[in-house]
Amino acid sequence: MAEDKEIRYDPATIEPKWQERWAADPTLYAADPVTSGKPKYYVLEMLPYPSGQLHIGHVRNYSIGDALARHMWMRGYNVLHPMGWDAFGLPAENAALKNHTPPREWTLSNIAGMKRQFQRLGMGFDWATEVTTCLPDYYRWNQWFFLRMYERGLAYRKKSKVNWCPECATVLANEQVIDGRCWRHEDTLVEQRDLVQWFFRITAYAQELLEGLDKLDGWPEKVRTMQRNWIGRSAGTEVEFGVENRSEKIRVFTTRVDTIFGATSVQLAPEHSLVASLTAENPGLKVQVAKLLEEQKSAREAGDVGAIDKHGVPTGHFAINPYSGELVPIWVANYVLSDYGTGAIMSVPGHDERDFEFATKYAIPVRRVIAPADPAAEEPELPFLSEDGVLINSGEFTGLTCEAAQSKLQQIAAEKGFGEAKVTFRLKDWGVSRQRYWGTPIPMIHCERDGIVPVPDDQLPVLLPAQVEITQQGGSPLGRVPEFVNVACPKCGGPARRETDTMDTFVDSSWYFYRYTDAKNSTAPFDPAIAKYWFPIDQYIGGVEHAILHLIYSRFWTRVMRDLGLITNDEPARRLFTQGMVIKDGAKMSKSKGNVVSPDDMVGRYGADSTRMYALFAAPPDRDLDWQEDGVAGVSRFLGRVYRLVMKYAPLARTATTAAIDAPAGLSLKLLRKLHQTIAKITLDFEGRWHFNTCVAAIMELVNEIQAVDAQLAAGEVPAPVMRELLTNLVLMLAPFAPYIAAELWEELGGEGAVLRAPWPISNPDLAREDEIEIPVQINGKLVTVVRAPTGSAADVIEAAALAEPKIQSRIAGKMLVKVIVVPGKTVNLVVK
RNA sequence: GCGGAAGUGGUGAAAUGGCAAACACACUAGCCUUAGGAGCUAGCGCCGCAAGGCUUGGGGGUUCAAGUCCCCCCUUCCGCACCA
Repeated sequence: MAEDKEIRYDPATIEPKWQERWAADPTLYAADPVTSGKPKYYVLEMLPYPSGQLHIGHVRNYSIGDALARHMWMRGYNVLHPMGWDAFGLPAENAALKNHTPPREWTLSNIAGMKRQFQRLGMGFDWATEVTTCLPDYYRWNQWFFLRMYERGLAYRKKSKVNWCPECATVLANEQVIDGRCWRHEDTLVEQRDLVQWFFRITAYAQELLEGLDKLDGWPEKVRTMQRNWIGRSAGTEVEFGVENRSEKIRVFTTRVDTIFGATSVQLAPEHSLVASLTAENPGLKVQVAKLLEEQKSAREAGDVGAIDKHGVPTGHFAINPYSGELVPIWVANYVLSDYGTGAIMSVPGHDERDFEFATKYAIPVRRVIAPADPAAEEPELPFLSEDGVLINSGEFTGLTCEAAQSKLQQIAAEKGFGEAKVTFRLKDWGVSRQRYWGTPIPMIHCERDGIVPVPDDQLPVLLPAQVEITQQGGSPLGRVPEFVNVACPKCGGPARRETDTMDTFVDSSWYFYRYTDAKNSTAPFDPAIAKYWFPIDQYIGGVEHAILHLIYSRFWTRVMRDLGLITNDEPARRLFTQGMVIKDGAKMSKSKGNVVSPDDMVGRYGADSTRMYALFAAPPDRDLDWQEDGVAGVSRFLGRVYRLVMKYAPLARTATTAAIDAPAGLSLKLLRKLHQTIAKITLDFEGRWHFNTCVAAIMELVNEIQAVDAQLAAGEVPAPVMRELLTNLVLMLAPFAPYIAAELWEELGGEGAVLRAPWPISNPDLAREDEIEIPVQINGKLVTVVRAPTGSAADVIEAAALAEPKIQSRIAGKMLVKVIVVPGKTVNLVVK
């Protein structure tokens, strides 16, 4: 190809040129109005935190979403593909401490830089709908929602034990505590503090959030399972035990009320409200209980509550079994959790593993009250855990099955008023107060006279004060700004104080995707009619690390908005895709390991197209991807081949009219066949399988096949219309993956308008069909040879061809042909003996 | 312990019950030369000169046919975990 030498693929020239042209056309990536007759498609990637730099994982995430968005545009959909910034949060305050830059400036300048990176990568976002969560025109609606939730009792204040990260100097939600440590500081143990905090009543939606998961069949099973576990529904019974010689009662929660005749003790959590009074007259006991509490706390901090050594102390008091009247000792035990169920359990050592272990240790009686359903079965060893059994030693309930006993016992408890059927959730209300500066101010006022008074709607937004000294001392930074704190009570006009806590940043990301649909609305969070058109999101794409936090909060928020009458959908996203991580040398990238790949560096050396396309080519999108720079270079070389090929034959292709090609044959047919097979494959993949790595491979195969016959092409063996068909479709298929080179070559081929809005090619099945195929021939399931037969040949024709093969003949000679299996188009298998 | 995913060449991987290793990377040999982060040709799972044989973590099974479906086991990763 000596004559090709002057044609060189130079992304450093092509890409900035197109970037400039695209920037000059704000309508290019804009969605049509809701009145457009086109079907809608809302594709969304999770918005980034503006840390200052896009990392390579972002490049992968957004390359997937952008390829899909571009494909859907080409398919003629009305596509919404927006982008924004999850811009509140602690790092801005840390940067402020370190560099004395105000959080707002730091954040906005990071956003500007990352936006440039997005644009350099050629991501097709509609920047006209950009959402920046730290700006008042966004966060005022957080406040507005807060007020609506307050009105409905969904936002409330309570004093509670909260998770406190000393490093963040703030409260963490349960979801932000991982193994007893802060989600942002893996070396920092989370402390428990008593604080009055604002909560969102997510538990009011626990059942609905759980049930909704069954219908989310477009979500990965893994995410649904994680959410199910997190919500942790458990159906059982609450039963009240009396306390001997006292008026107090102890409520226990159990899933196995059928075993209650086997309860030989009642165990209280060290923090149970009754513990203080039961130990009041016994100082020695108090000390022991304190020790149990300490053990529980340190186990929690070590992140290994499950491995705690079971300890307990008897209180000397007795509980009264409400069914049998039996007196059983009341203990305090370190393995009973105060924040699950009622903080008290009945201990049934005969039929519960933990209770058995505990009872064995302290010589508490073990009693068998359940026998296997099958009377012939051997007497099982204790603890016998199966629920497939019948009650024994259980008074009037003896003989009932476990299941029947549970409902009977529940019924009696309800009738007599000492218990009821009860569903318990592991999910807790969402603590949203943060003692930080860089977040949405909670729109509440504390008045000496009127108590808690919501900020009236017409006084929103409650603006974050600009000048705040950020320090590491505890307490809310806003508390140190008198102009902010001191305010007149909206009710009485008297002196009052503003709430100085700000909202958890997960509030911001719980509803941002609705704002995209109507981002400039200054009188409402969004127009319900527009949201109704776009929602639910058709495809949401992000990392699996958000499986619990963001994805459960936003499902909750969607239901709250639905109940406020703002939207009609129950779920925010129909389909969710969680892409794999990008790793390097088999390990997660981190600065300390020095294996961080910089997107800027990649784009600088190989161009955006090569970087993006490699991110899609190196692995299927749902799997972890080990970044190998040689691979990027390889993709870059491939794009160079495409570039030279198209540039070389574009002049010929341009001479063709758009008239249809009639009856192609020979080489033309061969190439067109490959083309149409490739179109079919890629189109199918976009419809759900999403193996973009094999899509890129298919394009490579097509290019390889065309290139292999370069000499014949150069000799003019393939006419201009065929060349035109080949090259334009090649460029169209490349467009979702490598938008710059596609735009450049589209123009070179004389394509009309933007390649992004050119129609996606349609595979012609007649052209794609091979007229002769190879069929493997097996003997007893082992491959022996391959025969060629015309496509669609009948089974007997294929069988005859197979039997005619000399290789087959010689192998079956003298043997008995038991059976011949012919799967037309697939295989022939001869079973011989 | 419970739940989920995965295990295929030197590497990333492909194969939706029907020819295992497509497409790339790396490597080897050669060509070209305006010496380029270039291009072209050929080779590249393992054993074997070859003919041929063997090969998808291990074991069993279903099937005419299994990387793919079923059962058991091993390993790795992820999530949850005294949740009563």
